[in-house]
Parts: sequence; structure tokens; C-alpha cells
Amino acid sequence: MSPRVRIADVAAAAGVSTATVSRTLSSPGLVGEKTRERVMAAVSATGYRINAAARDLRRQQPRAILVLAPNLANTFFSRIIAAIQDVARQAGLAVQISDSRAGTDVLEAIVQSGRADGIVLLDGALPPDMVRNWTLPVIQLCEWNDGYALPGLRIDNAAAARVAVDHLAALGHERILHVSGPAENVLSQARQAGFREAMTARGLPADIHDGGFTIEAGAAAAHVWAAMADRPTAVFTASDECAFGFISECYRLGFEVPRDVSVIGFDDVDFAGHFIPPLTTIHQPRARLGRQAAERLVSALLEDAPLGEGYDQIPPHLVIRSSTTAYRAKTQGGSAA
Amino acid sequence: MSPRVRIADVAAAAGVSTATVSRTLSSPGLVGEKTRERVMAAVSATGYRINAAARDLRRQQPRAILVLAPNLANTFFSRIIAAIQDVARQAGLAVQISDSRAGTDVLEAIVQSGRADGIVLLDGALPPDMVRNWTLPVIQLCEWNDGYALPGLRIDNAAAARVAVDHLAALGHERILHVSGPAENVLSQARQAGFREAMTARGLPADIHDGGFTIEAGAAAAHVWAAMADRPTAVFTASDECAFGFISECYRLGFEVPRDVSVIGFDDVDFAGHFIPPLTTIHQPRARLGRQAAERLVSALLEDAPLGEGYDQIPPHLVIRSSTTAYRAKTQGGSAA
DNA sequence: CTGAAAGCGCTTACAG
DNA sequence: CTGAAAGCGCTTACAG
Repeated sequence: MSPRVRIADVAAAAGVSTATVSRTLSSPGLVGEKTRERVMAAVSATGYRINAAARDLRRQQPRAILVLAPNLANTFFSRIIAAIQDVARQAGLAVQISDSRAGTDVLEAIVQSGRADGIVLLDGALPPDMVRNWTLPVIQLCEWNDGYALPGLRIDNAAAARVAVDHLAALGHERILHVSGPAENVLSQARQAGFREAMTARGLPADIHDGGFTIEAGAAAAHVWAAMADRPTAVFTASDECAFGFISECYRLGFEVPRDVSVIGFDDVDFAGHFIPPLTTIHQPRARLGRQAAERLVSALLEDAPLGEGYDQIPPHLVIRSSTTAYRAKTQGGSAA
Repeated sequence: MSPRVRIADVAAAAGVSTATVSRTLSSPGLVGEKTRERVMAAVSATGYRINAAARDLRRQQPRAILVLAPNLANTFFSRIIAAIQDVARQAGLAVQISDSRAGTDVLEAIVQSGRADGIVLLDGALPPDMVRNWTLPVIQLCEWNDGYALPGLRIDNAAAARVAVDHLAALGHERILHVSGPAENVLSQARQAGFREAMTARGLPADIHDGGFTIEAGAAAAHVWAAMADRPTAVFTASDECAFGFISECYRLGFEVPRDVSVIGFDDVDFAGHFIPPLTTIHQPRARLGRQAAERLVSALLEDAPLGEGYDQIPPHLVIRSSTTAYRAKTQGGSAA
């Protein structure tokens, strides 16, 4: 189309200076009503849109936030990012997303490009030395790393593991297996520690199988479980996906859930309630996590105040569905092994 | 920490002009070797990073692409966006994402902000008048709208429906129900048209139930199916989620898949192969779709060439798993209704 | 309430 | 091969 309309074009059309156009757009209160009307008319007539690069350069702030997540293809993040996007939009900030595993050089270039005012970091496994050197405000979300020394937000993962154990124990289960996430992941570690602690507090043995967050890890764990001499009557998995894989594979092996084994997942993804059986799981309020983290970051940016130091922890919430049931003394259930 | 390092600081440190620093960074070939080395040393020493706003303003191009998707929380998009992100990063472009349903004002502001060089549009339901006025290169992906008059990329949805029907017909099914997506959605329409055409070509009646893409829509469709006088022996659903809901609800109603009804999904989401039964479905190569669209857009941007006009259609690919089976003459299967 | 002017940090013809 | 200088399109003290 026509070459871009600049502020000078609008000023000419309205018969005012560019300063007045700029003020009309950013602080209408400073401009006389008649002038304002003339300017707005000129803006519509010309189809003027502010040039973000020029504004950013002049204001020395890009009005954008950067979301850094490991593996953007992971569906866990989509709802979180949608919530961040929503908060940012309402505050007039753009959202840029990048894969945090892109490589440190790439990441440094992105972070230091001056294109973002602040960062939401969903990855706890970046080099602490790099992250500590970032000069923008950063808020950690879900995952974390003490080496970053940053404020953040997450659910209380250890407490969540305790709630899971409480639920199973109340149902009479005493042999409980925890299929953990990847060993190097902070979430895995916190949940595993919470599990161990809750079991120990009850005087129960804490069986742990190093698993993973994936369907495949869950399916593999089913074989491990099935081969155990004195099979645990309940399993607490690292994630819903892991639980799905575990349950599906149990079914193939001739076992049924919860008849032969009760299963608790983690995350409460959209599908958890529709699975067969509907999955008992720890709910992660993804929209809330995204929104709350974004709000904290955005308000710090707008007020030009520091982010603060605290780590907000959301208390865990167990959603009880049908994959867990009361322990029944050995029924010789399961048609195979 | 220290106030941002500017190009002038690097120039001073290296004892050269800012022009030379700029050249060293963007066109090293133009600079003498010794000079280049000195500049690079100064860059490292000062920790200089280019200011994107200044560069963009000067170059008159932001080197970023904007991804517009309806409902970012939809997990269908995550893998696509990851692929786009990947291509863009390799080309040195940033990726900005926005919810395309944010409202036309917001959307116009984002699109016209000058922050993006080009757009990947995943939404076929925006006002054509608005989209046609956009002056940036836009490529449509997955969804489309003839009113936009834009180039794009998608799988051949009508052909996919035909492939589904072919598969079921080859298995001996003659009464096939199509649970369609939302009536106003182009994907629904194309698949529905393909279904109708394929059935008609075989002289079979084309039963269509207006459903939706969601689990809930699938569950509701199960009730409709169960209540049909002469129940179809096969169902082709709008999406995998819809198929999951349909199958789960069938199970609750006392039917089994594929014993009582064969089911074909659409999309081949990650979970499809792990569902019980593993779902026969049309594969959507999401990573490939994202990559291919991004590559086309990026190469047009880098070469400053037009995007071209074509609409690439990827041929459909049916993944046969266990939710479909050969038709067996009425077994009085299903324990209830 | 409004305007003239400086300057944000770059890049790139132009000149040498 | 290198530098001096203009200018990208804004915003905002400063002055009136």
C-alpha cells in the first residue's frame, strides 16, 4: 500500500505539531478538546499506527515481555502462555516467546536485545551464571533454580506429594510406589522428597522408581510394577501423562485400575477427567499460575518497582476421581503377569 | 547492571568509529582483519549487545514474525508454534505471538505496530476486510478463508475425509456417521464436504451430526449415536479429542470400540496412539506444517520477494491403529443403550 | 495548551 | 578499509 504513515503526516493533516499528535495519543488529558478531536480525526483519516521501534528507542523501553520455556511443544505450557499473553495484552505489552533450550548464545542475544522489559522463565535448568547476569526483571514460574536467586511462583510440590500420600493412606494403602520424573528436574526432586517424607512419617517404606514425565515412562513403569514381588497397591506418578501410560500398559498386561492398583497423577491436564478411569490427580492451576506471574511482573514493570524477593507457593489441590479406590485385601486380581 | 553499553562505548574501547563497529558486526567482510579483531575484543570486553529498537528503526525492518492463533491454550498449536519458532530463530528472526481473538482493535494495533515483518495466520475466522488491508506478508496455516485472498498451507481436508471413508468402506462398513466440527469452521466444512462426496460416490447415505472439536462434543455425540434407530457401525469424528470423548462415553453406555463401532479421529495428537484402544486417525504433520509455512514466509522476507500465490496442500495420511475393525453382521453387541 | 528542538542508538550512503 | 554525518520516527523537557 502507501508508504507508512508517520506522525508528521498526521500532524500535517491536523494542522498541529508532531508533539501535539504524540500527546494526544499518549496523554490525551494534556491536549485541548478541539485539538484532540482534530488530531483523532486525522489519525483515523490517515490510518496512522505508532511505529513501535521509534517509540521504544525514544522511551528506552520496549513494552514487551519475554516468555522462556523449555520445549514449546509441550502442551503443559500452552494454557500458561495464553494466560500470560492475556495479562500482557491488557497492559499494552507484547509477548515474545522463545525456546529456552535454544543454546546460550542465542538466548543471550534474545534476552539482551533490548526487545523485552522483563522475563517469565519456565525453565529451571539453565546455567545459573548466565541467568544471574541478566539485568531485566525475571520471574520464575513452575520450575525454579536456587542458583538463579530470583523471585517466583509455583505450586507447593512437596505438599502435593504429601496430599497424594494422605489420600492413598486414608484409603488403606500401605504399599505405595512413586514413579518419579527425571532425576535432574527440580519438580521431580521436590515431589520425591515430599513423598519420601510423607511415607517415612507414617512408618511406611518409600518405594521409588526413576521414571519420567512421558507416556512412555509410565508404560515402562507398569512393567516394573507388574514384576515387583509384592506389588504396591497404589502408585503416585510424576505427571498425568505418566499416569496415562501406566494405566494403559497395566490394562494391556491384564490389570485393571483401580481394581488392581490405585493411581494418582500430577497436573490435571484437560484430558484427565475424561480418561478411563477418570484420573485422580493433583491439580495445577495453569491459567492462574500464568496470570499471577504475569501480573506480578507487569505491575513491577509499570510501576518501575522491583519485583520483590518472595517465592509464592500455591497450596496443592487434589482432584479425586475414579482411578483411586479403597485398598482391599488381596483378591488375586489381575488376570496375568 | 551498568547502564547499557552502546555502540559508541565499544567504538571508544576499540579506538575506531561506530561505523566500523557496526560493520564488524553486520558485514565483517568489509573490515580489515586487525580492526575486526580489536572490535570483537572490545565487544566481548564491554558485553555489548545490539539495541534492537535502534537497529529496527534505522533499518526499517523489525526482523520478527508474528504468529496469530485463535485460543493459544489449544494444544493443537503448540507443536506448530515450536516449529515456527525454530525456523525463525535459525534465520535470526524473533517470534511474537498473539491471540487472534483479542478483538479487532487490539489486533490492528499489534499487526500495524511495525514490530513484525510478516505474519503466520492460524485463524480463518477474522473479518476479511481487516485481513485484506494488512500490508505485511501473511501466510495462512491450517485454517483459511477465501475472503483473505492470501497464500497458505494446509493438509487436504476433503481428501482426508475421503481416505477415512475409503478405509471404513474397505472394512465393510456401509452405515457411517460423521460427527462434524463447528458448522462455521472451514475445516469442518471441508471435511464434511469430503465425507459427503465420498459417501455419495459409493451410493451410501451420508449421516452427519453437527458436533464440535471437543471431548464434550464427542461425548454428546455418543448419546446421539446410541439413540439412533439403525446405529451406524462406524464413526468419523471431527478431531481426536472428539473421538476420545465419543469412545469414553460409549464405554460408559456399555458399548465397546471397535467391537460395537469403529472410530476414526482427526489430527493424530500425541496421545492418540496411547489411547485405549489406540486410535485410527488422520495424521496432521504439525511440525512440518509449522516449519514449511515459516520457511516460505522467512525466505520471502529475507529475499524481499513476494510470498507467491499458491496454496500448498499436503496429502492426507491415515494412521491405522486399533479403533477400527472389519464390519461384522449384527452381533447384538453392546450391553445397553 | 502548544511548538521547536534535541536526542534515543543504530546503519549506511558518501567521501576519501 | 575507515570515518563523519545524516536520519530512521518517535517523545519530552523546555519555553512561551
